[in-house]
Amino acid sequence: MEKLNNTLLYTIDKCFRSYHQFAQKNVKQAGYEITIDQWLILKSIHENPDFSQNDIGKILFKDNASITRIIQLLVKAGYLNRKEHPEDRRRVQLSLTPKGIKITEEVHLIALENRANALKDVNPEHLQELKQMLDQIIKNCTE
Amino acid sequence: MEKLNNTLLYTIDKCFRSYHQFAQKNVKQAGYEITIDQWLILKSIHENPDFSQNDIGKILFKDNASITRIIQLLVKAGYLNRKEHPEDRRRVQLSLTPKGIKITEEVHLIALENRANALKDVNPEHLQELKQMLDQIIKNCTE
DNA sequence: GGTCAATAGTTGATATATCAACTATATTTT
DNA sequence: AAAATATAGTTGATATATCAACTATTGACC
Repeated sequence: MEKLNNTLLYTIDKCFRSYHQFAQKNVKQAGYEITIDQWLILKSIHENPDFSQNDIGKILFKDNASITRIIQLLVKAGYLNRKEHPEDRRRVQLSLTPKGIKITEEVHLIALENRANALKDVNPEHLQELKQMLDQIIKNCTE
Repeated sequence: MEKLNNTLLYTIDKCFRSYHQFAQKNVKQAGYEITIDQWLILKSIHENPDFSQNDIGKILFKDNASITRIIQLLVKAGYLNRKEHPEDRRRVQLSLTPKGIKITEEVHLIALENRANALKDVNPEHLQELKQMLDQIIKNCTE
């Protein structure tokens, strides 16, 4: 049987895990009490103030149930406001609190450092190719 | 603020999720009652019969606590045997049952198909580069 | 206008991830 | 050999992932 470490899923999996752990550790060490997943949700709302939970789920590739629960924690932590959407009562309208904006932007700086460190000695010309290949794989897996 | 979809973690995250969901769906549709994570553990033991739980955790980049719990399910499902290690009573000795060997090998075939489909239209010459970049990122994040 | 289907989100059950605290055993040190 | 340290694994608490069943609301169709 073919060896584990030859399979692509294995390498992507490991890369994702190591990067995620690395990023989370650095956020924590900088003194922030937030998970990467929570931050990604805040960031997506910050960039797209009209987003529904559904929209967030789509761009982050998360299940709606996960979004619901993470958002509950973000509201509880004082980073996010939830209210009924004025035009569609099925939806909720999300907005960052000042505290939420602050942590989103501050953690973003750490995220930039993380990326720079993670990409050390990676040929920047190849980076675009890397992204294209990953996007092609995403496309193949979701069509 | 820089857009979400420019960040590398985001693309790797999304690629991992889409591939994982795609792979899991295909395993399920083929009629197998096993998760990808469980299969990866079976596969690592199949390839390395002397592995400790610790060893498995290291190559799969999983926490020992996760390994313990997944292995509990694998034993319960009849795929795996656990007994005390003859030379070190702290360790457990793991071995696949015939049923475990069967599913490991059968799901492997699906995994090969999954990979082929995921890599459709990805230049095979670039594939080696992709793996090298991912390995470099792993290295940067774990040193 | 009433019925049916689609959409937005929630909740329950179970699997996995993470960290910290813990037990048991083995190894090292002195 | 006793004490200190290291290693292997477990358990509790909490966060996230996944799927299915569910409620509420909106939109489409007739």
